[in-house]
This record gives sequence, C-alpha cells and structure tokens, in this order.
Amino acid sequence: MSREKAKFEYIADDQKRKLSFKKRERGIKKKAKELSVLCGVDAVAIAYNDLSDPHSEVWPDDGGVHGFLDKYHGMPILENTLNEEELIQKRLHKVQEYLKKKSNENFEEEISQLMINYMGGYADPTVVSENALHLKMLVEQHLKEIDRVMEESGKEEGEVFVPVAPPMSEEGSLMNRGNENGQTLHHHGGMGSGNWNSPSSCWNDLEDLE
Amino acid sequence: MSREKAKFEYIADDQKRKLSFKKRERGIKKKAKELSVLCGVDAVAIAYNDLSDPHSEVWPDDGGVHGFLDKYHGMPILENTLNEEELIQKRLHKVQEYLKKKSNENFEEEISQLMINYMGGYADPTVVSENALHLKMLVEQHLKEIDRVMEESGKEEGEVFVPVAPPMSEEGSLMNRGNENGQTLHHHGGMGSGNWNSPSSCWNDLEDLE
DNA sequence: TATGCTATGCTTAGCTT
DNA sequence: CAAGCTAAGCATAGCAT
Repeated sequence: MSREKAKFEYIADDQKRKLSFKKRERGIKKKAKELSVLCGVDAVAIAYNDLSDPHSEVWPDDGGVHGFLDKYHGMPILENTLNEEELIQKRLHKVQEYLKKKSNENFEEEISQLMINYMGGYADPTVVSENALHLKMLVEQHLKEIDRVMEESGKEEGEVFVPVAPPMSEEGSLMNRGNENGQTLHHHGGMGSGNWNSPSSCWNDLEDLE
Repeated sequence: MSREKAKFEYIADDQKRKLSFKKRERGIKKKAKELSVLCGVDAVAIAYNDLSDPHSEVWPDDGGVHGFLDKYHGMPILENTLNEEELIQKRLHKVQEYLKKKSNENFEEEISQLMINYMGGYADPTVVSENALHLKMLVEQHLKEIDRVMEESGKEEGEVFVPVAPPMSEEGSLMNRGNENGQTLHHHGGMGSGNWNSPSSCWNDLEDLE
C-alpha cells in the first residue's frame, strides 16, 4: 500500500504473500479486538491459509473459542483443562521468546567476562575470545536443542481440530470465506492432517495489540 | 478516529456504538475479504453483538459459513481439544526432562574438555577446572532461568479461556472472541438451531467492497 | 528469514445534511 | 436514522538492515 495502490488480487509471490498474511493477520486481529471491545460484541475470526505454515489462528483476546463453544454450541468443554492448556501455551511461548532473545544477546560477552575474570593475567586475549565464542556456541546448541525438542514433540502425529461452529442467537456476526477467485486451496481431504497441534506460534501474542 | 484518539473501551452511547459497529463491520468485512483474496486463504469472521439488531453476520464472499460448517463442523471437538492439550503437555514435559537431565549431566566435563582443547598447553588444570565449574554454573543459571520463566508464566493471572480448537487442514485461522469487558451478552439458551444453514441473508452484499 | 521504517492510502469518529 | 464528508490516526507494501 505504500508506493502504489496494489491490485486487489491473489499475491502470487510466495514470500510476499506470506509476509502480507502475517501483517494482515495482525491487523485483522487488532480490528477484531477493537470491534469486540468498542462495540461489546462477541467475535470470532478464522482463516485457513494454504501456505506452508501450519496455521495461524489468532484472536485478539484470550477468550478464544471456549466461550464460543460454551455459549453457542452447548459444548461444555473441560474448562479447567483448557485453562490449563492456555497457561501452558503461554508458558511455552515465553520460553521460546526467552530462548530466541538469549541466543542473540550478550551471552558471548557474559562468558568472555567470566573467563577473563578467571583466566586472569596469563590468558591470551585471543584465546579467551575464541574460547568464549566456542562456549557461546555450545550454549546456543544447548538452547537450540531445547527448542528442537519442543518443536519435535509438537509435531508428533497430527491432530485435527474443530473450528468452531458458529453460533446462533440474536447477535450479529461477521464472516468471510475467501476463495472465490478460483484459487484452489488444497484442503486435503477431509482434514485430519492439520498441524493444529502446535498453535503456540500464534497464540498469546496479543499483548502488544491491547 | 478523527478529532481525538478515542479510548480503546466500550462505547457506552447506544447510538454511537451502533454506528461504530456498522462502520467497523464493513471495515473488517473488507479486511477479511482482502486477506482471503490477497493471501488465498479461507477465512471466517463472526461477531455477535448485543445490540438490539437481530444479527448482522457478514462475510465478504458467498462462501460464507455454510461451506465452513460443512467442512469443519461435526468434528470431535472435545477429543481433539484434549489431544491438543496432551501434545502441549507432552512437549512441556519433554523440555523439563531435558532441562533436568542436562543440569545434572556431563556438562561440566563437556566444558572442561572444550577448555582444555582451547586453552591447550599453558592452561593450569586447576584454573580450567574452576573455570569449567563456573561456566557450568552460568549455564545452569541459564537453564534455571528458563525454568523460572516457565513457572512464572504458568502462574500468571488469569484469564480463563479456551483457545479453540483450531480446525484442521493445512490452513491458518484468525479468531477473536470479545467481551472480556464484562458485558453480558445475552446468548439465549443453547442455540442448537443456528441459522447457519441459510446464510443467504447476509451474503451477496459485498459487491461494493470488491 | 525476521525486524524496523516510512510513505501512501485506507479506516473511521465526529459532524453535517 | 441513513448517507456523505473530513481529517486524524492506522495499516501495511516496499525497502533497508
């Protein structure tokens, strides 16, 4: 939208489309949150992308689908279990953030300093520096391993999920189902395949929008 | 948004709120449509308002909720949700196991070896050992910090929610459920009946947005 | 690839008609 | 009330890092 007006059509370029989705995802998320808060409505927005990325459901607030199901579907999902799940997700998310941050931070310096303190006088600066670098790598591998373990366990077999059934009742609703442009979204068979098991990537990232 | 910055809070004035809803409805509708077209995704947005108006579901395109329900409805929600939770727990458990294991393992030796390799000849064994010990502690603190972060975030207050169970298939999704402001949305009874089968009422009003 | 920046165009609150 | 207008504030495509 900056330089030109950009046509209203499918973005063929994979990278651009992905980026656009990401930005717009954030945007619509914010819009949905605003709508619900400002107008006092219950809202849900769901989008299934055909991109390689797993999925990216987002909802402005923590409410999520639970209340939705509860209210409109009459499905008493185990509240506690779900609450627990959310907390876990939040926790996971924080850890991932921490790992990411740490692996790019002052770890090397931290170690260098420690080494200098302990190697004291007779340590060759070059050696200390090299050492610090290697130790940093070691630690990073360590952190990556943690990340890998998380990822891996998350990928294990594939669950499927249920999008929620839209409610009824007298309220209003906003919906959209794209794809009328003939793009063939590959909804593999009936589903089932989805990697909706590791939503960690998109959940709990609303703070910044509020 | 014109004169002032408008607070991000429930609009008490009925008329204003209604007008705002209307405008924003159109806006989010457009956003949803753009998202689906530009990024080639299947999307749904639903909002139930507590306003007097019946309802006002809208979706940019004709697909509407129908296909959505068709595709994703009827799924074993509970089961999947729980599976989801299980997977997350499993992941967390693995990470914790890893952390625990690592902090009691051969980390010290690993580091000692690395140091010996790099400090080579002129390194005083005692110094190397001490250094290794301290570095080990540094790393352990690091790991503990991760653990602490996990614990802490787990305790964080609380919303309660259920994230929903995301659908299936390889697409992404956007969701939002407002109403955390304590507004009481009157969802009459359970629903069940949902008129999601006849979306005709709200479809076909996108021309202007396209 | 992710992040941050910026210019441009889009959205929308408050008014007016 | 609905429709249209305007300007302040936002969202975001294209770049740069």
